[in-house]
Amino acid sequence: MLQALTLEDLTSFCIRRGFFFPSGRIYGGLRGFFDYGPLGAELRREILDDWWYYFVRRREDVVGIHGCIITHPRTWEASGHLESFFDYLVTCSRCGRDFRADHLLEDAGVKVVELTAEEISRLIREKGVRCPECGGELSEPVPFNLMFTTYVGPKRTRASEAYLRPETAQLIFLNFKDVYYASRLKLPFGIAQVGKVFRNEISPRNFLFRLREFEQMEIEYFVNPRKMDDCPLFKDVADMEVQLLTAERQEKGLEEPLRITLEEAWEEGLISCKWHAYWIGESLRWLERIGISLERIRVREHVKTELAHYAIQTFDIEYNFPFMGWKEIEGVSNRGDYDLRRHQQYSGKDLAVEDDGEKVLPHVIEPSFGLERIILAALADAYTLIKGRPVLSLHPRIAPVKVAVFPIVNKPDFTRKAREVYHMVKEHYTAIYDEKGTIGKRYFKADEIGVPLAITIDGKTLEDDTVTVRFRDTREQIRVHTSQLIQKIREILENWHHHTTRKT
RNA sequence: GCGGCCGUAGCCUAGCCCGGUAUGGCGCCGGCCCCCCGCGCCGGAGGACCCGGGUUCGAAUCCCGGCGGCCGCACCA
Repeated sequence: MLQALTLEDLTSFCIRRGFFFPSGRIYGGLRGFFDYGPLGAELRREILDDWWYYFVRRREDVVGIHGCIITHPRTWEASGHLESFFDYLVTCSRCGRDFRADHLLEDAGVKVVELTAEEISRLIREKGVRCPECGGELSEPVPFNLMFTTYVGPKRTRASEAYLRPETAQLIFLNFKDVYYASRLKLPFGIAQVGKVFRNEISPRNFLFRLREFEQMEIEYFVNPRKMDDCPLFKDVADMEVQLLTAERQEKGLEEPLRITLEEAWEEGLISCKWHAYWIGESLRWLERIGISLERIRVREHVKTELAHYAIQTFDIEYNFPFMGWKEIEGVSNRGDYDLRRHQQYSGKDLAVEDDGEKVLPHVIEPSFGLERIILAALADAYTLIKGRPVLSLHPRIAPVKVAVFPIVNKPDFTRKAREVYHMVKEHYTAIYDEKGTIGKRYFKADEIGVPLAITIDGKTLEDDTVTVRFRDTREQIRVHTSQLIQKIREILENWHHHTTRKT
């Protein structure tokens, strides 16, 4: 492990090798926005594709949708985002700190429910609320909203205001009834979606960790509220041992998670229902599948104060980053029937569905992955030093480049053959070709960007048409005849655990 | 958003605090070596120093503003 790996090192590495670039960099960059470079774009696709395969295509009970980014404004009234996203900020005139006006008023014993700026201003004066840090005087409240506003149509009027979605989930709820009829699925079933979301964060930071534009991969899994513990799939994950940090332990000041199987956790009532436990398990299995070490993953329950307005119970799936400790990369929430109930209320449409002869408004379990955070965790997890040099030990399933092809020397006989092999491989796998510098340097450069296999054309190739195949993590080599090369690569990549030094 | 530190070629870095047109490394380009694991040999191209303004005969170097980065505070539905 590279202990010295800092976020700055990783950021610089990602820019240097073309995973990510600060967006609008030639103009100085835009805070909270990053563009994917060539390697990042490939990495993103691999992760996205595998997620979609694992959670949608492979399953019989989940279908996908792809919703709009600009959404009907009423959506966010119903979801509660306008309310709870629209807050007032007051600034201390002495020390300059910002505070949420509603928090200060609540501390002062005021019951805060949808106040206007004038009311907040009046209450602050009446109650004599001052800066909790230094006692300084507070500014007039300034509204801020975490949603990006835009205007639909030619006029910028209040009526034409719309928002860029701050979460993909709502599009699933809006389409719930249509999907239900069109797909002819019965409860329990899930709707998955991948897409961009936008949050006008006050202070984006930490490279990919807090962005203003990012991508979510989400499932809303709908269950009959009376059958939340009726989960026939539970056996798939029951024996998985997880590191579980409950709200209760946190409230006692304990940082050490329990090591417990999901079945035990459910039996002890630590998880809201069996379906909730199941989706925690499935999530972890997928993270492991793309190569993230479960040793560095824990499942932390939200304590009451951090629970979202819609949630019955939420678990953060956290990764232990070497440079910033435990941070959320995914959330698995029990949203109850909050969203469907609210949309039913605001739209006047009946969103209940049939199950066993009764009409029910389903409850929802929501696994919600932040793509960029998954990528950050995958990169941090894969970044290792092997014999003193950086190697990105990405699982071949997500590695942006699968194969590198080199001529042993930069001579026409070798380069001609090497390019021939390169083009043959490229038909099947993402591949790069390199003839510059020494063979050692080329191996190391390929290792650095996580290429699992390197193929070299040498003197022997010209005699018998065999090439060497070198393994990234062990540096071992085998010889393969070019006629069997593609098949051999497939075999190796599909059984990668035999060829890696990684414990996972 | 506030405070501290910072912003030099694709990347890292010296110089900046004692103002006078910029140091080194990596990478890159060309050539030599049938070179299997990053220090091989020869040659070469890249920067007016984040942007804008000011002070000055003259600024990367001082001052102001903006943008961006890191750390801390706040925020993180």
